[in-house]
Amino acid sequence: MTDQPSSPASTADQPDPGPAVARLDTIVSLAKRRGFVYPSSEIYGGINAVWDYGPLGVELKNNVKRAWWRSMVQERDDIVGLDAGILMHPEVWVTSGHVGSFSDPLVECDTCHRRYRLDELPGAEGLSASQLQDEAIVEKLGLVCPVDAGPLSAPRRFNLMFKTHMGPVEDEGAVIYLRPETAQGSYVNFKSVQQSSRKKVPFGIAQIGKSFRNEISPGNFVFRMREFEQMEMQYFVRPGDPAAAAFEEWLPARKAWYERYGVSPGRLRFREHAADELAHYAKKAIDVEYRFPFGWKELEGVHNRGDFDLGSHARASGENLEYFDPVSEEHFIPWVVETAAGADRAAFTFLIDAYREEELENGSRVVLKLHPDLAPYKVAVLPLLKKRPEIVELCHRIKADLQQDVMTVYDDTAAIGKLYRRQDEIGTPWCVTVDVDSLEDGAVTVRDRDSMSQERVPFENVRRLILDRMHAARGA
RNA sequence: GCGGAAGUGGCUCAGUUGGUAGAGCAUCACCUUGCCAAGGUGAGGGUCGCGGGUUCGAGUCCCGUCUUCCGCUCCA
Repeated sequence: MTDQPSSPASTADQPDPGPAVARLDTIVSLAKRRGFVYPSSEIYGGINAVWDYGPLGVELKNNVKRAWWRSMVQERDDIVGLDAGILMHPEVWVTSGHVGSFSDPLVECDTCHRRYRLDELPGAEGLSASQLQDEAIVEKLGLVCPVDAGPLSAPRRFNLMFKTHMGPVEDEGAVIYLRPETAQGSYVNFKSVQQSSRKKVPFGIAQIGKSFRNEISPGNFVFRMREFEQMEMQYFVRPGDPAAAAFEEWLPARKAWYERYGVSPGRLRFREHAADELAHYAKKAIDVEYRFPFGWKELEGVHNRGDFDLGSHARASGENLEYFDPVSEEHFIPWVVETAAGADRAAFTFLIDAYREEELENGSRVVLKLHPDLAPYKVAVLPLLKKRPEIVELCHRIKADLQQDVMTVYDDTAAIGKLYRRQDEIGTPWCVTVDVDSLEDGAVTVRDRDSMSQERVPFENVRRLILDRMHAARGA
């Protein structure tokens, strides 16, 4: 697919667009072949829009989440973590607006197959809940397709929330939802978190966790799944201008985070939501977009949610969710600036962006230039020849030492060149090779994935060297 | 959900007008080499997405179903 950017974002005035965009099927093949991502339940024919992470994929994704947590929580004093339940009181979703706007009654044009929210069609504004569910409402009001005046179907409810039952009895009263976003957990716990952590506004609550949406059209590999993992941070600030200022600070910070971990700057851009596409909760929304093989798509959203969330929950629950500012001695409901990222999408992005096919002097190689913090394995320990038991034994000693701190792998099932290529293909930044000389001088070869350069190092210094390199790569 | 295309070993594919499955890569073993893959010998692995039908016989035809990809909606 030769997808061109839909705006001139990556022309001369923009930073390096990076190497050629990898094809999606290439990435999917690599992911399956090397154990990053598999289709879920494949032996039964698969299940739509769910993917499983294999041995390398779970390392990559965990590393992505760890890197996010590091920048959000560990390296900051004003953000704390939270892990709320996937199941929440059903009223949460009524208050949040998800029961209403996530279960839109949709009608479809029989001729052009476009779909519309029934209550947004000309002539159908302000319908009651019962009218919206009326099978015959389209005929009664004489509604037609606004584009080509074609006949419209009866309204169908597309509920984007998964339902299940709380308790052993499956009656209607026991219906609860799988959360479609993690953010609500941070809002309903706002007061508890603020009091127990003794944070003062502005402060944030960070959360990583699974969310579930019955998407109408999932697809593009792990880009849009029905079960996915979010990395969301809710920043609570003074209403009005301070919130707007916080929004302007977070936006470039979030883009910079992807760049810090290696994403090509020229493949990142911002896109502001127009007034008519804003979600029901948002005052302002700007996406960080990435140029995927299938076009520019949202990576992460930064939203100014105003006091919609805390205000709504305060009204609906009767709980006072105001914050008392000890400096100004004012009571107010904080506004929320949210950064909402997808862990799967981020891992996918890092994977795509790291993928290279390089031509070498004699041959070529596939290499994942993953940031060392994200790479599944940090080090591979390899014997130049495995016939000498002392060499294999030294390899295992070095590996055991490295394993104390980082993911390390040993491999001796091929010639050294092939062993290097294998590690290149899964993004291992460093290879440690033990040869005959090592038995004499106690030194081993450390080979760098990106430069393919080598240096001799006393084997007892290897761990220190790797940790120093990782520290340097982090830019700390 | 609707329209279009596809679904053969881990990956990429071939399979001729229906006769009962093959290649390359990958994997494993041994040999060779011994610091940057594809050298040699051999091995494992497929009830051809699943279910049903037509037929003496189906990967090859028909129906259903699931999944994937491309267009219409939504968003991390």
